[in-house]
Amino acid sequence: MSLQDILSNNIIKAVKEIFNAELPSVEFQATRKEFAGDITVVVFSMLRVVKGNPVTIGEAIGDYLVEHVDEVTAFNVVKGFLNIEIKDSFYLNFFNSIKDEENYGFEGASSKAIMVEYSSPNTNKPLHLGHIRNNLLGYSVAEILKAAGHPVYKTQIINDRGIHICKSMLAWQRFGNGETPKSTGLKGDKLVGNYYVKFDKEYKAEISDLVSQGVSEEDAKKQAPILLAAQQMLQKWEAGDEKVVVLWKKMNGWVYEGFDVTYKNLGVNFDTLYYESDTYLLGKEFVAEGLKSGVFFKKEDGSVWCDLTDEGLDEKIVLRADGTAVYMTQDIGTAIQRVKDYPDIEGMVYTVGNEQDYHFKVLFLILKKLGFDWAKNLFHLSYGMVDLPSGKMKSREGTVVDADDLITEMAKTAGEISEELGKLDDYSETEKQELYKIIGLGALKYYILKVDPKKRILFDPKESIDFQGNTGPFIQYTYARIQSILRKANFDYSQPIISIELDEKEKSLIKLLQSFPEVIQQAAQNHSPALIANYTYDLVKEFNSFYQNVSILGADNADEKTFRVQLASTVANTIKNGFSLLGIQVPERM
RNA sequence: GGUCGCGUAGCUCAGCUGGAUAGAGCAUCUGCCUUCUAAGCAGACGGUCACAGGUUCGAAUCCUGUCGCGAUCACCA
Repeated sequence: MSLQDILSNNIIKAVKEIFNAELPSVEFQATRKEFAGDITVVVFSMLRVVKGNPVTIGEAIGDYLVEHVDEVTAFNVVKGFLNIEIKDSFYLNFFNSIKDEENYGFEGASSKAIMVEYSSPNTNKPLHLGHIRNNLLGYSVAEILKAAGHPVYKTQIINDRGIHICKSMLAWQRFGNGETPKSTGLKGDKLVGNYYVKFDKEYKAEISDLVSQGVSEEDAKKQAPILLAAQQMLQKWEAGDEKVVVLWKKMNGWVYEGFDVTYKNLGVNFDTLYYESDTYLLGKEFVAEGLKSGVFFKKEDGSVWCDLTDEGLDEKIVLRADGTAVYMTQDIGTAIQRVKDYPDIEGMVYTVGNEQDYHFKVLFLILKKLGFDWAKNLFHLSYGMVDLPSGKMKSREGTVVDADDLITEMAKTAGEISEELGKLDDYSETEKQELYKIIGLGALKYYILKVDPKKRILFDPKESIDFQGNTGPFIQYTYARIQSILRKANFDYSQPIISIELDEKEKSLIKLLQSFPEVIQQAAQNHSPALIANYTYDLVKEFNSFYQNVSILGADNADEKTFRVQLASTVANTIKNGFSLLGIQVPERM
């Protein structure tokens, strides 16, 4: 039974015995630093049930607790707050029970399985900063769900078909000389992306040509020959034209090779992949079924719709008049297919930008209407755009922040700072490069994950990401320092220490460690890596303050020394575990 | 215009289901490296929590309205 439960039970008993009143629940909060005590009971909230002066009530309860609860040593009442002091031994016992646990706070797989979708790029251009946010969020939420006890499948849907890739293909045919990633030395996704830009340039030129010939801009956009050619190519692809399909496979293959490099550098991965070219026809049969069961209805022109006006939304098309699938059809089919492929999943998380909030609201509703019971466990992990000072990122205008470039840049900056500090002179060049990458990525990942996903991020490439203060490197640095202490503490510190007096800092460190499992559960429930990031930061702040004020290896007596080393080691392990949930590595030295 | 989201220190952000004097970092200023890594620590400065009402013992937090910013409202994906 947790401490809170014990206290809660006793307080309810106390209120019953003293005031003859039924208390439904007890409200706790951590005691503020300026007051004595470890845990605080809010007496105000009892006033509904118990009549009287909150201070008097608090004191009566406090007396009762000191008398009846072994862990409670003292109390004080300030206004309507009952601050309770807990025995040191309670915290020490707890600490001893977790200090050697490698993965304290992580649940074994015990809960229902969840599929997490993220990344899901188009295959016509390289990944950019927006994808980085998506990837980091998706990966991290998947790890958090795992830690909270869910088996997790990470997946993505690769948008490998459509007009966008045809544009790149067409431009490659027309303006290229058979270039390949090998012949140019370019990453495959970069090469294909370049042709997408070339296409757009040509397209724009044709439009202005047409406009100068007197065609309206709107018409010109539809009539530009190069666009028509691309559309024709798409039709050929859909008809299975061999030449087009071969080219399509080749160029997509280049893109995948390029993406793989980026994913590897970012440190994200997938358990299973879905390709739009395989799934885009899925969903039609379910539309037919929904039509039979009355979930959908057909309009005169033959198009099929779902009426969502009862839910306060409008009507949504699920099948075109010509019988072809729309985006929604495909997503319905893919969701159902996934549950078929992985029958143990009972929920899915879609990591997609907030411009698609409406789409997912509708998708989830439709799946519910179709009667799938897993539909109630679908979650749209919606996140805000990453904006630049110049506004939105636009790949056609070259204002994107390229993912690979950014990763390299971060490592470079980490290297510069590190060289200046000069603590790693004995490291080899490869070791250094490896470390700079860990630090640079740590800075980038933490910078993005520490903010609430819902909020948009303004990213200024000129003001590069910080390495000081509330940052990834700061936390990594604390970890590295603790490792340094552990290297020097070459004595046996495994035996539990039971009888020492805890000072304030030590106690609050233990309290923070105690709350880690709860933080993980909360982060999983809210799908929020930010909670983990902020927790880790709090822990590190607290440790640094402790570290600066006491000597760990130079403690007065052997027990105190052993305990401090144990505490430092446990803090380091928790940092490591917390950061692993964010996909951030932690260095032994820096 | 309808719908959804956001608005907290000069800047970037925390603030859980309402609770004590609203917290960090950056920037500015002051101290601290002959003792375990100064990417650090201690402190100063900085706020009408967009605005106006409401709910109550108590509101940054919940409700309503207003303003500002963004997204979305395609037989595109």
